[in-house]
Amino acid sequence: MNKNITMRDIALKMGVSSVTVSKALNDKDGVSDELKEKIKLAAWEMGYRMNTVAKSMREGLTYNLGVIIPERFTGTSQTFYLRLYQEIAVALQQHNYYGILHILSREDEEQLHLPRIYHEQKVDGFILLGQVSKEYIEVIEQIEQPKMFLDFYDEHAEIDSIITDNFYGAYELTNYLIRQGHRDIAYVGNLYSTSSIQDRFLGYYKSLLEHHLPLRQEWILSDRDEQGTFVDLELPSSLPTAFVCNCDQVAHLLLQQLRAEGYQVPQDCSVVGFDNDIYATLSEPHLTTIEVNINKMAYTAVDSILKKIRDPHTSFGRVLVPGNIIYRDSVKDMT
Amino acid sequence: MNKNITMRDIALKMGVSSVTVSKALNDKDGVSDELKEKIKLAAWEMGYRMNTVAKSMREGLTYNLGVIIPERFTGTSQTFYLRLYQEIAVALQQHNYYGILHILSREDEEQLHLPRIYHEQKVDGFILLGQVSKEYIEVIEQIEQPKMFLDFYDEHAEIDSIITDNFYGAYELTNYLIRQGHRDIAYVGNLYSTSSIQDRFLGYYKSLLEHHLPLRQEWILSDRDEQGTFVDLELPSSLPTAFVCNCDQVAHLLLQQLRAEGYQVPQDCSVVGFDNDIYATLSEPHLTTIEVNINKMAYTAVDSILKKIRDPHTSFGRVLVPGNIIYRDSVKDMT
DNA sequence: CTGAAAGCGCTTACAG
DNA sequence: CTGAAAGCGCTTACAG
Repeated sequence: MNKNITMRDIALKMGVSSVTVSKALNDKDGVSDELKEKIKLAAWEMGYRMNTVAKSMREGLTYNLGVIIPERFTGTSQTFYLRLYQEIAVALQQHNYYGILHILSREDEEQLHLPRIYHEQKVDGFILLGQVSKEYIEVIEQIEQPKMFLDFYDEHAEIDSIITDNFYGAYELTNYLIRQGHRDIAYVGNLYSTSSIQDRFLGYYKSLLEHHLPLRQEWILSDRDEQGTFVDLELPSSLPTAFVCNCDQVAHLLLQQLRAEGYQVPQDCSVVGFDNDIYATLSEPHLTTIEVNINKMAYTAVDSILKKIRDPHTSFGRVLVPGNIIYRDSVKDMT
Repeated sequence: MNKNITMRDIALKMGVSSVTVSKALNDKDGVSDELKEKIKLAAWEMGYRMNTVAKSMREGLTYNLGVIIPERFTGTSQTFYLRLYQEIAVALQQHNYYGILHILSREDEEQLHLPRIYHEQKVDGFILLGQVSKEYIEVIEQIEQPKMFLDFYDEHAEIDSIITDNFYGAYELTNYLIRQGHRDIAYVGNLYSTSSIQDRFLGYYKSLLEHHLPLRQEWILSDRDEQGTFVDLELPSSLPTAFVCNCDQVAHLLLQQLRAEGYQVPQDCSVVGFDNDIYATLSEPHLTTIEVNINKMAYTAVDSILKKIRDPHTSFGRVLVPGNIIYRDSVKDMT
């Protein structure tokens, strides 16, 4: 298994030209089947490995895709984006593409620095995984390569995005609580933090509206600051019978706080989460929540961006990937 | 910001040759400082982006590194390797290198297929993250490019590896239990599953030996089958006062089982874990455990493999990265 | 069915 | 200090 076997080496050995070798190895027309097989066999015997760099240079495609995750979504306990990235990597593999992960540091985001994979033309397109600042979005928009938002969107940016159906998921979940007899339902999440939290809130609100239940300001609890750092929850003086949390992690935090203050879940009040991540089953009781379809999101994102690479004029708009309710033990039936 | 600005375009505009542009942009000698600055400015104004593919082809280096993780270590609850991968990606960024993640499917591992990044010469070297079968290791050994094992080793393979100091960590943790007055200490882990579990066991055993405590077969509890799937633990009829678990996740499982059988931790018996992952603080009580220095492991791995890429004759052997004990609430002081 | 030529965008000797 | 030439390993017209 010598290193640096090229098509030329195979051509020399076989007494043909490297053009013929290229055609044979790529299964193109213009070579007899018999010769093709011979060449393939020789290539295999000689331990030939395609030099993709040369191919890339020739074609002007790197066959790499950049996946950008803001650093702040990659904390020890935040595994969601990494799992999504993993699914993306697997999906890309199947299309002969490769993912290059770029963790966008806080400084680079603040100073509006594009990642080096952009400046070095290492990739054919970008998936931006996780919400960044408006200013950074504007910089991203300037990139003339295919790009796509994943798990968030921005109404001002003309960039395709793929998100989980936050609105409908929270709506369904709140409907479920109401069907279980709940009327006093609070929402936990900072409404000004991310589009996901906002949309989940609006789904919750729609459900209230449809059932003619009032929206009470004191029952909207902020869970984090604008940087995304969790803050202590302030429980309202009069406790609702149920809390719709914007994510499982904060539901888990709420559970601990309720327990600390002497409340039992779901006996004294019910709690639902969102995401169906590790916190959902590590919480006691296990959380009723919305399972996000990570796999579908990843596949959809990869399919879309590859289509855009092939044809830059393709556009998808905002694609919603539905999740589904997982029923567990954190909701009391009040009926 | 036009696309496909090349050095030649800059050269044409500046009335110099592309050789001079290349030298200026790469800060090489042979261009006056004045001209250098002018060229850099022009490049910036024209929105020039280096075509790294061309550079790669010329130099014979891809500036990519393959990180291979066996599929079976990437389950929903297994975030450790993904986090390690993330740290590797960040470390690589700082060296102008990029990581390409390859999830090694079960079928490919079984059928001894090397990843496509190998066959397509997409990378300059490999980090194999997570133990694979002996047979697969043998195939990996055939690769003539720099390669390295991370978080496991194989005594028969002449491949450098970087591992957390499992042996010493478990040894220290067991010593601590003994200092707290424990004498009847069990170990939880399948001794034939991975080198980590085995080495942690041996560290535990060394501590027992040093304190002249007997090793009791019925106090070695298997936690998983050979494929790595967790199995139900069989508690010994006479309960020890402490359990040394090979990882936090199984400690968490054990905690649940003990609670289900009516035992209180740490009042009735103590439990320690290993890894300091998410399970350590989600368990009730929080686990005393060994924190693995993920960051240092990633940096060491990246430094080493890059040195090997520069000089293929470099070799490091087995590098142990020490962890450290995190004291929490799962151990009772019996003294 | 097969191959000579050209070119993708760089960089490294080498010559001036 | 500056540049003409060659070449990295492919593939795409094009000619035979």
